[in-house]
Amino acid sequence: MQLPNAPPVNTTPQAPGYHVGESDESSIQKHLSNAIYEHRVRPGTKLPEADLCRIYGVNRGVIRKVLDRLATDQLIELIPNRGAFVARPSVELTRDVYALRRILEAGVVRSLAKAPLHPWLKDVRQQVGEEREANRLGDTGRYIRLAGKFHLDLAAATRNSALEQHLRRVVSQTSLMVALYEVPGTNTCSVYEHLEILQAIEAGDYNSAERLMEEHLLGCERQLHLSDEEPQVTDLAQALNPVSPRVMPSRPNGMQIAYSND
Amino acid sequence: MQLPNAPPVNTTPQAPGYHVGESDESSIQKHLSNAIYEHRVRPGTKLPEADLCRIYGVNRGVIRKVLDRLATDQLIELIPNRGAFVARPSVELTRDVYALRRILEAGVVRSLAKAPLHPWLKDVRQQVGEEREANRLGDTGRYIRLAGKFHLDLAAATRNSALEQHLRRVVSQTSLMVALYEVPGTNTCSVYEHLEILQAIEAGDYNSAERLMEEHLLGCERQLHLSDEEPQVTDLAQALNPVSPRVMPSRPNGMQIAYSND
DNA sequence: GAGACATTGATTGTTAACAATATCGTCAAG
DNA sequence: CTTGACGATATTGTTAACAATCAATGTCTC
Repeated sequence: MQLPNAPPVNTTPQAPGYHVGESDESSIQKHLSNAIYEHRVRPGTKLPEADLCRIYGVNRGVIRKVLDRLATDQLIELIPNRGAFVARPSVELTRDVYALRRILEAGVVRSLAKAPLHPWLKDVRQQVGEEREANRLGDTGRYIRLAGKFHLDLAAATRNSALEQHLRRVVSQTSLMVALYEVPGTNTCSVYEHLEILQAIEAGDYNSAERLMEEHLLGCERQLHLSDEEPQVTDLAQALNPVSPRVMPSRPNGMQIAYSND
Repeated sequence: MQLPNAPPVNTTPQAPGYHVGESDESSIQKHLSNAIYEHRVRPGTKLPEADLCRIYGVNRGVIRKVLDRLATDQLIELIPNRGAFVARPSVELTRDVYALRRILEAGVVRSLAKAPLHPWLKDVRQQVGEEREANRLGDTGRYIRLAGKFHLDLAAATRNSALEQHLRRVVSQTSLMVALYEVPGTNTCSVYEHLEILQAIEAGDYNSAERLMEEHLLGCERQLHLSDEEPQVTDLAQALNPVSPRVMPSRPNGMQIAYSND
């Protein structure tokens, strides 16, 4: 570890301190998973067992189990004798997962066509409003959370727990891919498109809703920089490179990355 | 454990002995997963850690990790301080998973419409032949394996690893559901329907293929006994019940079940 | 000064002992 | 004869110590 006093992961929103309350293995998993989901830990970041033990106040066995589960979800990569790193999914996998997500979410819309439909609509509509608000205010974490929640709420509305569960995994994975491949200026998930989809559903026009959903997800994928080259860009490499005057929104303290710290 | 000399699980096809070769955690997971998939261990069967340790010649840590992974796939249920049991998915979950599977496999067919298509067709066609043969000979294990492999081969042909991986989990789960809810006389996956689907794909008629696939899966689900009542039937309960003269094909040595051994 | 090599420290992987809990059998009371 | 409590045994859950591996530093030679 390079900075002995500061923990290399700042998974807790504001406090850099240790000992997050409520620490059984499933809550730790959610917490870590959310940290990756909301881009608070970047792809490639190492997650040392000892640090996680201190942060969550548990022993290594618990952390080990959590890391193993996150690895099966492909949110982290477990390299033997080296440790756990936030995953850096390949361009190919990214395309595959987006294609899978289109399949699943088109299925969600079709399922909604058969479902009773009404009671959840109001809440979703309100959340789309909050989402737009968070986007306007530049509250990135909240925006990412709400944007994803829109898709998961639709899945939940199908009342198909298996569908919901699989989509949850896929959505988490795509969020990681956004963190890795987004070009910084753009907004990943247009709030307006969410509104369009919702309106089509409310109007009972599920064919349009399905088409809008697929186009929406295609649009999200197209906003990424998936041009086969340079999947290896790291924080430090960019920081040391005087070229590429990209806007770098909200990178509080540069986290160490797995490779190229020389 | 009820029978001290015989291990309560016979996951090895013929030998009741211990120490299956090649025992790292992923191969153990596959082996156990296959045993469930091929209905060699029935829903509700307890899987004691100590027995698995003896069978695979590893220590409890390894087995524990494998069991945890199987539990996240919902192939087994992990009850605190009680142990691991082959899962007994509810009727509701069964319906959900079949619905999810229709969504995924319809997506597979649509993906194939965009793919290059040719080289794998021959192998699949041959396997459908083997499948029919296994079915004719009554080789249940082989038949189940090949019937599932048809669906997974189509998924593999899409070259979308994420889609393939998610479908693999869903197919495993449905096989467990078949074990739990099948009415013994019927054949779960009609070989003829597989042939029809394949022919439609070969003809380039993907719309028909998609429809045939959905109908095929609907048919599979309809063959199950999902009538809300009596999801709790156990081997012993049936054995002690003088009513219900169902044909019970191939139950070599009655495995102990989780509940009701009194 | 550059590169190869060995040593040191830190981190991950494995194992076994210990603790907690549930199950089963026994026995006594109703 | 049934019901409930108690104790013994077996099984799961947890922890800490030990082993193995890797990264980093320093030294030596060319």
